[in-house]
Formats: sequence, structure tokens, C-alpha cells
Amino acid sequence: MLDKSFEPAAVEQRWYQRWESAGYFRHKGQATPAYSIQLPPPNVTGTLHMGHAFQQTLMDALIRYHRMRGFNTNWVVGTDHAGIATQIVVERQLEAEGKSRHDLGRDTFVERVWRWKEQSGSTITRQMRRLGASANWQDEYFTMDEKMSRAVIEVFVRLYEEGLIYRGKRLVNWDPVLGTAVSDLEVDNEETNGTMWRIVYPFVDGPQPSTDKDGKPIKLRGMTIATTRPETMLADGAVAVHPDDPRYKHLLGKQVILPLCDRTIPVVADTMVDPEFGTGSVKITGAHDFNDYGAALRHKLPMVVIFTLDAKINENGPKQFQGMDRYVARKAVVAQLERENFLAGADPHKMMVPKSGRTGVVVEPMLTDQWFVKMDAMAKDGLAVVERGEVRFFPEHWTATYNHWLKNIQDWCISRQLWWGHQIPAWYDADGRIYVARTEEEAKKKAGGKTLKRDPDVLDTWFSSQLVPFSSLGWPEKTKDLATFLPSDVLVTGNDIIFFWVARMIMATRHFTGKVPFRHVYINAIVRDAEGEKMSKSKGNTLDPLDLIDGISLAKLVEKSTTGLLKGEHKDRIEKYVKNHYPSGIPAFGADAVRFTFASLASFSITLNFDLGRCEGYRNFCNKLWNATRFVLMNTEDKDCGQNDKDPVTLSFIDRWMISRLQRVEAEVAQGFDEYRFDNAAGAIYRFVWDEYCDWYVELAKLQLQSPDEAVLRGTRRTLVRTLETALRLAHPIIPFITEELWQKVAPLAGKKGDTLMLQPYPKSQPEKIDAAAEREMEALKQWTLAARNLRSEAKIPPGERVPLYATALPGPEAVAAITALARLSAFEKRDPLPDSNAPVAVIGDARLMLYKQVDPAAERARLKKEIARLEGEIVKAKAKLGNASFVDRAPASVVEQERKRLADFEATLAKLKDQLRKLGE
RNA sequence: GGGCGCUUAGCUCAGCGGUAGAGCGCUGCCCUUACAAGGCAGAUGUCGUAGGUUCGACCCCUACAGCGCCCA
Repeated sequence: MLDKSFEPAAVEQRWYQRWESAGYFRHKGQATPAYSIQLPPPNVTGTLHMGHAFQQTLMDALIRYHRMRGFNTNWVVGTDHAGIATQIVVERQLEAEGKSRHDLGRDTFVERVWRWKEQSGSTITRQMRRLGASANWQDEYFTMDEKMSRAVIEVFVRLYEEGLIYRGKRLVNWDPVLGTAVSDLEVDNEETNGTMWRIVYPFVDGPQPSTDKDGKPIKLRGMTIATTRPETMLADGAVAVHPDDPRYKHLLGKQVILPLCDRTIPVVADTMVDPEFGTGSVKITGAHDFNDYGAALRHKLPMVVIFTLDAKINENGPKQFQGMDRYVARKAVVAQLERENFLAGADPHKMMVPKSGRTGVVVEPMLTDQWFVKMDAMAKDGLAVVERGEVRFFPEHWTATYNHWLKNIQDWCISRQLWWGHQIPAWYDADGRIYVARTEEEAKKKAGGKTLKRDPDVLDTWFSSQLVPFSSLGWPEKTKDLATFLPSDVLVTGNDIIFFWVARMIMATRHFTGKVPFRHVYINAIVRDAEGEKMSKSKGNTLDPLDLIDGISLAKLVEKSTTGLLKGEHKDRIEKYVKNHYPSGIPAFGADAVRFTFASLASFSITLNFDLGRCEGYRNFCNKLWNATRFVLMNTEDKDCGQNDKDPVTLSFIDRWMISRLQRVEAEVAQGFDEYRFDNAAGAIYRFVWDEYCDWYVELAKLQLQSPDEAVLRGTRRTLVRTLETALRLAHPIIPFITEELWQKVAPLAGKKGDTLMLQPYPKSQPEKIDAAAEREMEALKQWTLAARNLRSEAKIPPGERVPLYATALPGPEAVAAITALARLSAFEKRDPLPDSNAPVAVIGDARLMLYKQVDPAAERARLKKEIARLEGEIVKAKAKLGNASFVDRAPASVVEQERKRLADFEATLAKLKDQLRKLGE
């Protein structure tokens, strides 16, 4: 006997362990057809958040669905070393001990990061298991594993040998706090209120004739440039104007004095200058601005560097500024310019400031030696495979985002000045010559035995992540896994890493294997809170998936939400928010309910607002399923469920309707999965189980179970059990725990055996079992029942009271019995004409039915009038349509016919109701 | 500035060129032995605004407004 309600905790723990230890998650070698999914490897030291939980629910549902359909499934999982993020965490730990990584030295520091990884590395994979992820843990990788690292080295060396990786001094985005280059993708531009300063650079030859905007002649003391970063003037190489600007055309080639500095710079012409903007003349600071860098190259200007790597003025700046931080220097420069009368003005100015995605510090363009990957050729191929449909995006519109980035791609700066990551396999001799090799020995051999020093830099984490589709399967070896599981079938990931990861995987996998990494890319929605706000710790609106599964008290939730905050002042506000939103904490919904919620909300929209109310609703759904099973077991265990073929079995139209509906829901669910419309798949299951099986079939089965006919009993029990057993299989990919638990009890009654539901065949729609006649009969039964119940309710008859129903015509005898029970009638008889009474009357088709109970005639008249008014409204609309000649001429015949039928039905019903109203004396 | 997306019931969201839907919430009645995490019945919408296409538009087109994301 099942418990009275569904308690998820015990069920979940028991089953996950059994599944994993029995090896059900493993793939079946090289068997075909294969189905595989690559998990976007989460940060090894991270914890599971709602986005992970959402993605992983969808991946697991797909994997389980295909596994049950007989595919050789392989959900490839691993974790990412997350270079910068992880290094920062450990550096913070050191900071708390009053140390820096430099105190430890590289080797000791890296050892320490490994220790941290060992310690916290299993958190996230443990949490994944709680969700029910049926992943291939056997072959779990870590991106810094021996195997994975080997692929990274191999790829670097090959790309270098192909000339696709080069080293060069380039302007890169520099994070002065971390002391490393970052890629342009790791920079966020933020609108900021700044100042636009105008500075005069006097002509060496004294004031020059020119014209103002209106063309009036004036004398110019010098070139007035506009800048938001005055401190960089110390590194200026030129002043540029548009070549056709009449104000300055004749001044091209003149020298101007660079204020505060002991040098002069030329006025040059460049079409990048917008004559309309500001003063129409700009300073060119090649070493400290991306736009100027190009101009400086074009005009062969010297690249003066005035910043140290931690963004202080270096020895190239005037003495009085040296050693100053860039913002201190800014103030000092402006002050001195003003004192010396070079400042022409300052205006407030909105501008975009580039900030490091990691530290939030303003990124400094810095001229440094870095490694780059040439992207143009690979990008072309990346575009081509999507164009040819070898890789498809779901929803399709993400293709545009992907294409746009690849069409405007820049070479990729892959070196990072960090210690945690894959060290670049390049060595230098004393003369600075580069030797790229797989090992130090190989490099030495190439260098003819010279003493070499290895490049200290590591690779961008995405450089290794992009290889995962093939490196995780054993590349560069020609493994069986590689042959079986590449390409994988679908990548499920967020839109925020289409550039970082998706595009790069496509390019890298194509380049090294000639294959695409995956056929489909499903871009999942971004999970937000129920109000559509981004989840953030500082708002207090984050949800921990584990808290939804296990539940959490208010006190604990408050504590959890307010510890580890970056800013203490948020604490009170967050506490208020939490208490407001979760006055009694969060109840334990269980993993199945959380998964069902995610699936139900997974339409093709761009955001997913996670609504606890819905989560609760789906928890209730699980409980409903549990209790329906409880009912079925109570009525079928130790009884003849008609599984042997010898004894006769009678199926009523109700049983046949149920079997018919089952075929339809199976088809709907399959379509949902095929189209990645998890919401549709989940919705179909929900409606079938609750609205059809529980609300109608089980209620009607109760009646059939009272039959004296053994064949009817067998038929009913068989339908109850078989339908439920199938529904459990159908729902298993989305709610694996509860279905497994219940299936174990139900399956034997349906004549099925198996150690696990996981490996049972997935239900497949059998259209030949669709029974249109039974569906029609059932439709009528529902209509009669609903009409009778509605009359009861309108007449305010309490549920306990049984009342007779009379009708001018009756449905079949089975339906009469059913309706009598479902509408709680004391009798259901034919009376034509109906008794002369004030009792409430409804109309179904040609029949009129009367709930034989005296009611207040006024109330009944009001009820009839309301219904009559509704019908008259419909009739007006239908008549207008049919009276329109072009509708009748041009609309499809079936539509016109349908409209005629509606009209006729309305009119017939209306006539009967009016008739009844007259009997009640208007 | 360029691109993409969204706007449907109080809330969270489906939807389709031909009768506007679900879950939660709400109202009324009911502890009817599977389930009160439940049952039965019910109310609720100028489908963002304005035009256009069409016999017919929530749906297609155009413009506008508001919101969100991405890129520069």
C-alpha cells in the first residue's frame, strides 16, 4: 500500500543510487543508432544554479527519452577549470591569509588551486545527481586532465604549424587588476557619465588663419582636440582632422606643441575623423586606444606607451606624473592644463566605458606581446556549415546572432597572464626565437639543444572548452567513442555563450575532425525570477535548485541570502525581500516537480520566469499521479487484470476511449520532444493524466468495477493498469523518480517486468487504436454530465443530494448509467414531453433535459435569459458572416458549412430555451 | 546607431488566418474512503496603439509606443 501522499525525498535517494550503481547511465559501446549530448562543462568549483538545473533537466529528459527509445545514449559530462574565475577565488583565499600568489610562487600556487579543486570540485556534480541527471559519469572529464590537456597542446601545435596561431605585439584589452589580457568578449561596455575635455595644442609657428563653422575668418592659437581621457595625451602621436575639412585643410602637416610634454606632433588627415563631432579634430594615441591604433599604423606614428601594466604613468610620462594611477594622473593633467591655459573647456558627456567582465575594473588598451588565432578562414567554414543546415539552431532566429558575430570576427587573443590553466607550449631561446612543440624535449631538439625558457602564459579557458566535443571522446586518438558519438545530436546551452563557445566549437571541431560538433543547438531561455527580474545575489531573488527540491526554512533562507554579500548595506533590504516573498520558507517540492516546472516553462521564449506557484502546481500533479496509482493498486492488486488471453475481456466505449486518447497523447509527446517543445510535451502529459485519466476515466472505472460481469471487471482493470503503466513510461523522461517508484508496483499488474523503468521501451502511438466512435460517444457522455452538473450547481443543490434528471431523449444505456453516477442523479429517465414544472432545463442537440427539482422560478427565468442572450449574440455574429456574400463565395466550403451548422445548432437550442421560458411565464 | 525578441485573464505563460486557452490566484458549494497537495461548478480579456492586406486578423504587412537582450 502506498503512502497517502507523495514524499519525494526517500524515493529520489533510493533510485538514483540504484540507477547509477547498476550502470544504467553508461552507453552501449558502438551500438547504433547513437544519441549523445555534450554537457556545457560547468565551473569545477562552482555550485548549481537555476540555469544549470534548467538546462540539465532538458538534457536529461532528451537523454532518457532516447535511451528508452533504444538509442545508444551517451551524455558526456565534465567540468571546466575556469581559469580566471578559479584563480581569483584562490587568490581571495590567500588574501584573507595576508598573502599573494607571488609570495607562494607559481608551482606552490598551482598546487594550492589543485587542492581547492579536489576539495570543492565534486559539489556541482553531486548536485546534478540530485536532479536525476542520467549522465555518463564513468567517462567524466576535467578540462585540465592529462587526456584533455594533451588535446589542447596538440591543437596549439598544429594551428601554429599551419600558421593559424601567431605571436605579436598588439593592442589588447588589459585588466590592470588581474594583470592579464582578456578577449574582447570578456569586456562589457557600460554607459557612464563622463566629461569631454577640450584641450588646445598650440601651433609651433604661432597662431594660424582659419574659419569658424559659419565660414567667418578667425585666428587659431592651436588645434583644439576633444577627449574623454585627457591623461592619454601624454602619449599622443598626432592630431588628426578630416582631409576635406575646410577649417583645417591648409594646416595639414603643421606641427603643434603637445602641452605638458617636451615634444611636438604633426597634424594629419584621416577619414575616420567625423568633422561634425566636437571640434572636428582628434588626438591620435596609438598605444592606448583601439581606433587610434589603426590610425597610428596608417600614418606610421610612434606608439608611445605611458602606462605600466598596473595602469600607472611610466617613465615615458613627464616626471611630475610618473607613478600616478591613471585616474590620479587624469586630475593632475587637467589641473596643470588649466593652470597653463591649455584647457578650452569641459562638458558632461555620456560614454561607453569598457569594463572587465571578471573584475569590473576599467579595461586599458595595452600594447603587449600576445598569442592570437587567425579566425577568418575558420569563421567562413563556421558560417557555411550553418548555412548548409549541418548545424541548426532552435529557436531558429539565433542563427542571425551567430552569423553576425562570425561575419565580423576579429583574431582571437588566446594568451592570458595567469598561472592556472594550460601553459602555452612555446619556448624561447636567448635571442627570443620561438619554438612551439608538444614537449620541452621536442622544443630543445628543434632549438639544437639551446637553453630554452617556456612561455609563462596560459591559454584562454575557452581555447580548451572549444575542443570538448572531440577531446572528450579521446581525440587525437582515433577512438571508437569518437567514431560513435561525434557529431553529438544536440547542444543545449544559453545564448550568452553562442560566441564564446558554440561558434568556437563549431570552428574547431570542423577544423580538426572535418565534422560538425553537433547537429542541433537548442538555445535555452534565461531563468529569471517570477517577476522577470534577473536573479542576483544583491537583490536576494536568487533561488537555489536544491532548496526547491529539499525545501528550506525562512530562517535558513535569510541566513543563506545575506551571507557572503559583496556589499553589507544590501543586507536589510534582502532580508526584507526574502521574508516578503517566502514568508514560510520554501516547501520541499522534490526533484520531479522542479523538473516538470522547467519542462513546462520551456517554450521558445528568450526568458523563463520561474514561478514558485507553478512549481507548487506541478508538485500537486506528482501527488495526483501518486494517488491515482494508489487507487489503481487498491483495485487491481491480487485481482484478475485480464492479462492472460484465455478469459474473455469486455471493453466498453469508455475503455476504448481511454485507449484511443492514449494514442493521441503519445503522439503529442513525441512531437513535443522532436520539436524541442518541452512545454508541449509536459502539457500533454499533464492534461492526459489529470483531465482525462483521473477526472473521467478513473471516475467511470469506479462504476464499471461494480459490474457483476467478470469480463467487464477484467477489461476495466486491464485498461486502468495498462493506461497507467504506459503513462508512467511516457512521463519518465521528465519526472524520473516518481515514475520509477510507481512503475515498479504497477508494471507487474500490466504483465511487465524489468529492473528499471529507465530501460523500458518508450510508448509509441498506434494510430490503429484510435477509436473515433468511442471518442464521439465519450464526448456526448461528457456533455450530458457537464450539463447535468451545471444545472445542479446553478440550482444550488448540495453535492450530497441526489436528484432525478428527465430528458426528451436518452443516450445509450452505458452512458445513462455513467451520467447517473457522475452527476449524482437519483434517476435518469426519458420523459417526452417533459413534466410541466419550473425545474431547470438545458438543451443538448435535439434533447432537452430537466433536473427535476423545484427552484425559484425567478432565478430559473434569469438563468434562461442569460443563456438566451448569449445564444442570440452568437446567432447575430453567425448570421452576419453568412449574410456576407463574399464570405460565402470565397471562404472554403468547409468553413462555410461549419458556420451554417453552428447557426442551426444555436437556433435550435435557442428555440427550446425560449419555449421553456414561455412555460415559466416569461 | 545597427540587429533580435517581447507586449494575450490579477500573476506566469501557450496559441492559431475561421467559436480566445492553460497553470496559479479569485468566487460559490463540498472532508463524495485514490488524492483538501483534492472534487464539482463559476467569473474574468476593446489579444500594446494606429493604419493596411483579407470574405474574415490575436495571428500576415507597415508605422508608432513601451519593455528586454545582443552588437558598435
